[in-house]
Amino acid sequence: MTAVHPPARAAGRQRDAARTRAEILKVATEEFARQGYTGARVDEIAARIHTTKRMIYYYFGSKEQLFTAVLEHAYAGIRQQEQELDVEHLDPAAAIRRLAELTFDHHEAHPDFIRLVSIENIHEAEHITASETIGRLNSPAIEVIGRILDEGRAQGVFTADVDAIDLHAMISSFCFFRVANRHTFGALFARDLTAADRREHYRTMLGDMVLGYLTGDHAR
Amino acid sequence: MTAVHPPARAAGRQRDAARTRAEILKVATEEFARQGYTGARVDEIAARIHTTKRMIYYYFGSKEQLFTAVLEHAYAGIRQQEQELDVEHLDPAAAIRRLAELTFDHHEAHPDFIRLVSIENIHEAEHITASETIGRLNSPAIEVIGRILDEGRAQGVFTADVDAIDLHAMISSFCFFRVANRHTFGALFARDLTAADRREHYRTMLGDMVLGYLTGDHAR
DNA sequence: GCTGCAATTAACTACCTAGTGAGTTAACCC
DNA sequence: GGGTTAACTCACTAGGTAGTTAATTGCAGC
Repeated sequence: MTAVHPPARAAGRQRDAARTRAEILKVATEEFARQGYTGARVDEIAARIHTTKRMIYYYFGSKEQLFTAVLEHAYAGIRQQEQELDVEHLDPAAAIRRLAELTFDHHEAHPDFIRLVSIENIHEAEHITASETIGRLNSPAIEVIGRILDEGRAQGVFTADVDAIDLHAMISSFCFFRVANRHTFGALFARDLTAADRREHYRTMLGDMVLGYLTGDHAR
Repeated sequence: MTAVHPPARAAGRQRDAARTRAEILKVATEEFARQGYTGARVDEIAARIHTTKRMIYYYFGSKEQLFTAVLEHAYAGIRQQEQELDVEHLDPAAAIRRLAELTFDHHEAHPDFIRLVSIENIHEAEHITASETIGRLNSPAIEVIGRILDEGRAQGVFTADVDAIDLHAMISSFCFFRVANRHTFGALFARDLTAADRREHYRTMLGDMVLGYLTGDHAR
């Protein structure tokens, strides 16, 4: 019990640039996701990790640059997950269903990411447009979808005339809406789109919808 | 040119409670939609219609109550449009397609409504949950969809096992995403989901998707 | 053990922002 | 034409808010 022991949370945190930066980014992600860009408070982010506001400006420069860094980090996460896609050994229909389910699972597991994207759209994507790292790499998922579509059409099982980007939009819209709009939808229609006991229902519904579209009779 | 004429914009606006209230609501809708709840400024709303901030508090009580009033007004608009639905004279497939297209058209025509709903979801629907007028009436669209689904199943053309609320979610998700997420989607995939020359493409895609799902082979 | 610098702290500024107190004026009624 | 009151104006407050200035401290390399 001597003064030699570094107290658990002594006056002054230990110096660790990487950790401080990472903590700021993590808490900023939560704050921006919960409160929106304008609603998030730089002071509050600093307080939550027991550092000072000055450190945020030291590492990120401004509130706006911090938000951009948060977005870049969030998008890097989904890109990495997409890179691990391994569905092309399946037949086209099963591959598309599996791929749609991966988007479904990702969106469900990352509600903060969904919120950040919603917020960024309110701001008309000005931050990711300005970002150098986000726009550069295209989504690996698009390439995969494109190859599956080609294969499905070659086999004659897919009849719809879509490209990979539009099909990706279709899949995303269902997965995104279910998470992003669950609050207003629940309030208006008394149905919880993210209830655990309805999860499989919606996951199946998504696959049926996409395959129903791809294999449907388009002369209706 | 005598003093008898009321000057167009004299010192002091002419007294008209209904007009002042309506103007506040209209401009508040725009400001909240563009800037978000926290980002919108009460002073700015007042300045844009040449009244004072004090009047906003006189008529609406607080910033939060003003936002709630804005949401109530916006939802009243879509409810009214839904009440004019007249698709039940069509055969079930055509009726569903038409109904989906009406949602498509409404969302496209009212981007501010979409933004407000996105913002309200960031705030976890706290305002519409507290509102007495919004939750009360259920959407007329749900009733209509329910009847069309029954008829389609009776005729044997619809094979999917969905209820009206889930089908409404499916339709809304596509229409909502296309408008709400157009900025980030455009930035990431270089595709403008709301480009005028692709409008018909997406409108058709929506109908094909919903009917593909409803009439599809669900044993895949 | 000393030095140079990255990392951290604390105190501060200038402006913004929701909300209010209290008085003023135009319209309407009789 | 005088009284009543809803509609409106103006000046103000108290606390927040992003961003800054400048001093200090711990650590790595010597």
